[in-house]
Amino acid sequence: MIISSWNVNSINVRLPHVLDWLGKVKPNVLCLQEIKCIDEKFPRQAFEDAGYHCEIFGEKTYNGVAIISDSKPDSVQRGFLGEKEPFSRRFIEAKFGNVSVLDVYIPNGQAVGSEKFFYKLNWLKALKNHLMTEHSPNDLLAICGDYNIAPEHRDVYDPVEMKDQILFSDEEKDALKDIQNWGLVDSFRLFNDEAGHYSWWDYRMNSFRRKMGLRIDHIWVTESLSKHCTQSWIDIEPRKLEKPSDHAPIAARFEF
DNA sequence: ATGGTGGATGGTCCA
Repeated sequence: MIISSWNVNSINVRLPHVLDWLGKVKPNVLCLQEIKCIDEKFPRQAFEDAGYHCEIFGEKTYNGVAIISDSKPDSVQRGFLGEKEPFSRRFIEAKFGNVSVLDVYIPNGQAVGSEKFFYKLNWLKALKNHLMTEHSPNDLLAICGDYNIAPEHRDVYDPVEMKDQILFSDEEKDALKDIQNWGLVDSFRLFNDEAGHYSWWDYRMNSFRRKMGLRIDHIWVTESLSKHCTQSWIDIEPRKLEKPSDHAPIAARFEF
């Protein structure tokens, strides 16, 4: 089973890249973030023609998540329980057999100390609360998505320049560590200890060509699911195409 | 030097 994730920065602009990638990698599940459209404008038919099922939680202009899968999930939850409108659509979860797949688009946070920064920290608390109330660390569970946090020094191109900056501040990393301590492991780090592997590069300043990136997209899994994980990787090829997303897709393979 | 690029939108907001 391959579970994957991609912040596409508009599903309608990125549709050709996503369909091409699905055909090449053939993941069983693809979690999308930043689809940037309401459910009615999601290109559902194109995915169904490719043999995939769509569970969409979109909104106009901003955010929006969706779970694409080769089999219909047994259950789906949109947003956190008890969350009241208006809220940004950044969370959708689907269960496939006994495997729970959580698709997250963690807020960017704009700048350390800003209003959006505290919104981000609060959102992380809500995610932790969701795990504590709706799941057990013994579940077969994966959290896939754009975390908008680089967990360690080796995940950023320049730890000195990034120190105390958004996406790498101690407060963000501590909040994420708190979630990790619930019982999660970073699937990518099960197989690769090297620095210099990134999943996002700013569109500006030729960041991709200059290898100035961050590893902020992740598939974190519970201990029990990690025992089935045989591969976890970042596919930077789509980032090289014309009109790319600023994020690369990531994927992990599980054998049961 | 607070720049720059891209997406949705239709003037700016967001990343």
